[in-house]
Amino acid sequence: MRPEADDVHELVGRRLREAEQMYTKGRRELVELLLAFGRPASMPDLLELRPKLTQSSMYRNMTDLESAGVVQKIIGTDERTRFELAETLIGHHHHLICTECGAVDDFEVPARTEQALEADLQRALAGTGFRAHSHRLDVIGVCARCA
Amino acid sequence: MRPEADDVHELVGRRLREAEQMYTKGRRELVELLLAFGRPASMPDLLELRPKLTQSSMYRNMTDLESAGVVQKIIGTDERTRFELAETLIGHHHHLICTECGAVDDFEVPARTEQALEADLQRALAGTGFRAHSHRLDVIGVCARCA
DNA sequence: CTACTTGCAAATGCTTTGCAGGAGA
DNA sequence: TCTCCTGCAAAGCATTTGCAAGTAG
Repeated sequence: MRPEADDVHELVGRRLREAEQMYTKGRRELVELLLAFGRPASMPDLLELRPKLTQSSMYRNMTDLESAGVVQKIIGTDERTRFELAETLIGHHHHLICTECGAVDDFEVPARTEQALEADLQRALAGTGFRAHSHRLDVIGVCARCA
Repeated sequence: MRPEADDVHELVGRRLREAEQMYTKGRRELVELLLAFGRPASMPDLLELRPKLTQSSMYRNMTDLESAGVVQKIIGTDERTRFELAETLIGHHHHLICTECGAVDDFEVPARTEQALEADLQRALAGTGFRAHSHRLDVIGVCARCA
């Protein structure tokens, strides 16, 4: 799922409006960077692409975008947090996490697998009192570049 | 899978010896704490239980235990890293992550589900060049206590 | 005796916050 | 004008490292 930039911006604008926030230049730039990056990006990743941006504003804007449901935090195996556009924008998917370089990439599994997994999880959690909201399925290993 | 403490200590001792490291008092205490905790514990969790322990030594020992294959890092949704005994000691399982309090709990799915999942992942990754080493399946939601 | 571990303190690195100035509605 | 956003600097936190002293083998 590789959405058109224009569509994304329009949708993001709408979400921010719903959250009573503005779609400012700084926020638009973050969305563009994430869209271009194509996989979860850490703050250092983004700062390398746009050294002019201010860290604190980026963090603040990322937080705002997150609470508006536009981006989501991804936590890999190293400590730096990564961000990517929300699944409602780029589709449900999972992550390949490289233990060597820490890079995170996206991948998808067939819908059938996804459904079977959901059903199995629901069954496994019945009676635990835990209210499942979503799941996270990551594959840990070594990426093609590091192998 | 709730192993006997004695068995665990013996196995841990063996693993450390294989890694040419000693099973010192500090390391033994960490293993005991993790065993007692029963779910992934953050450093603050452990320090609360044993305020006398030194942070730096705990971190160092945890790192050593990790490279000896005795404990493994768990990364939840908040930034603090959590640790638990390796799956080779307490069995393969998954995590319930509470978005409210950050607590992480263990749960298991039927072996059949696990196998189907493995097969599906293998199929989905064929030809990507990514060398899968393990997977991570977490359920994100709200725990019984916070609900 | 020698190597490894410990404890304390200082340093790192990512992330957050305070505050004054600036831009948009 | 009033509110929200930005930039800069300082603060926070979990984690790491340097170094001298302690301890096991």
